[in-house]
Amino acid sequence: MIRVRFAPSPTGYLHVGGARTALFNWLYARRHGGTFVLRIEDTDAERSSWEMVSGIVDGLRWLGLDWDEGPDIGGPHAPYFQSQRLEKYRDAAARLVAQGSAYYCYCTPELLRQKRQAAEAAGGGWVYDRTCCALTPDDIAAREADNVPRAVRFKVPQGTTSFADLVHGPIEFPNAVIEDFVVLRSDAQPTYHLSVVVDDIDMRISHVVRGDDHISNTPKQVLLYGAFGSAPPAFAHVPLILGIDKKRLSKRHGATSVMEYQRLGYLPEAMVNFLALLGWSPGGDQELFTREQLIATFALDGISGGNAVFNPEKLDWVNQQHIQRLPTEELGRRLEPALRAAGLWSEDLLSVRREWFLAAIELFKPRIRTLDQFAQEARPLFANDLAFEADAVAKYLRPEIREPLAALSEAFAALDAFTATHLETTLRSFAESRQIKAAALIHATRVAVTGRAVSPGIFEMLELIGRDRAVERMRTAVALVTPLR
RNA sequence: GCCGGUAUCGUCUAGGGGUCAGGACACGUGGUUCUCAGCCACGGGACCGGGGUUCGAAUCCCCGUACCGGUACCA
Repeated sequence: MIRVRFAPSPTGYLHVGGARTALFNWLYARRHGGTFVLRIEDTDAERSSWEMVSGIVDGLRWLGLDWDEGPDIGGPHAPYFQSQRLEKYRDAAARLVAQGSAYYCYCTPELLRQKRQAAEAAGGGWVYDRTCCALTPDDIAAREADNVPRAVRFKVPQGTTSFADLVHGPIEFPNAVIEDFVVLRSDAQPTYHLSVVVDDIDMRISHVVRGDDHISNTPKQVLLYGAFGSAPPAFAHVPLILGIDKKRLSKRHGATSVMEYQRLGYLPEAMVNFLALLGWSPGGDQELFTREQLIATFALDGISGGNAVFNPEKLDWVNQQHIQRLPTEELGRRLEPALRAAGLWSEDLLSVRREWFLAAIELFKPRIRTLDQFAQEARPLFANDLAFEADAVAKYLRPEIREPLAALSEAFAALDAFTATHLETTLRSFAESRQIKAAALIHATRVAVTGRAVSPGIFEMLELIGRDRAVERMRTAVALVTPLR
């Protein structure tokens, strides 16, 4: 039975690295009919609440990564907040001490810091010197009598510790470089190593899929599994996501929260597709995947060993591809938030103006990379507050075009059928009769009705803008053009 | 410093003892065209370095280098 988990700390938001880790876990579980557990690692926090993890939960939900056990839905191993499981960790630490696998340490953090600094100044590394491991029963009794705060340290045995990583292969650490790490702090709070192992054992986790940065923690945890008499799970350490400068992805690289990508107009299925391919490959040449295809194809051994640079341009492309594959009607539904944000939404787009709305979407569908781009680029269709681009006006609304544009607007006004094909024949024959280039008229018309130098086909645009608005815009533009003296 | 990981076009990657080293994004050129996108065609662009094994190494081994991660009473 495959059981995996995603175990974030409640930092308030889900960053892309965490999202990908969650995705790999989720894909693995779904691929094999396993169980995906969400567990909140909040041992640091005084108190935990659903609010504190809402950023993470929102991100997971947006991406469509649903969990089978977790804080909100419960499960056989509840609770799923570590802050509500403290007794388990304290019991476990006590068991470790009782069986001789761990010992109390009365050293003050300040003393440890000094020793570490001194060792570093001498040019070497430092591991805990086992001062308290050598304490006699009398020493201990004296400290206890004085109520000296005590932490619990794991007693690392001699030898080597190894594990088979599903991504990297066998990895081995000499125990000499692993210090007697603290498992329970002097305030009785567990450290990460203890809580994660206790929970993973308790929750019957079969595969730990997590970031590469945990590789060097793993031997400590393997040792803990041994002390608890449990077989360790399988480990798969996935490489990190880097920024363009090959540094760990951070805010200065741009958006790092997945919810930011939602606001920016990315499709969750595109994000999932892109993230899946960042550090994982199905082996072939296929780049575009639906969620179902990813589930059917995913395997841990396709995860590459090296870190991957996050490439926003490729994300844009993937998003564009998913947008194009969306049925127009569905795309319309997805567009609502972006149009609302731009102040362009109205309910009748789904009722009386539905056909018009769908036609507008189809016109822009191949050329938008994000949902937000639709709101920006299709704005002249939805709103009449044209913002004229100075360059476009200077280039295309020249004095010599004033009179022809005026005449064309009247020809348009007189048209029976205001459709793209009629508009095109009208404009072209008009241009021919006047012996001016159709392109010049087209460009002038574009600027007149959109305010911009760039748009989809002008005749389709005109049809969607409609006769009244189009003619009015053209007349307004004519009035703006300096007359030919 | 020590420990660990990684190394194929700018980026994501496929492949792997004999290949024209493949694909995608990005980039360049041309075509379609009313602009921009899109689409189509074409193009430039990579096996970190040095040794070894071998008839033959980008592939296997060793060493180096670079980068990343860890080195906490953080997770």
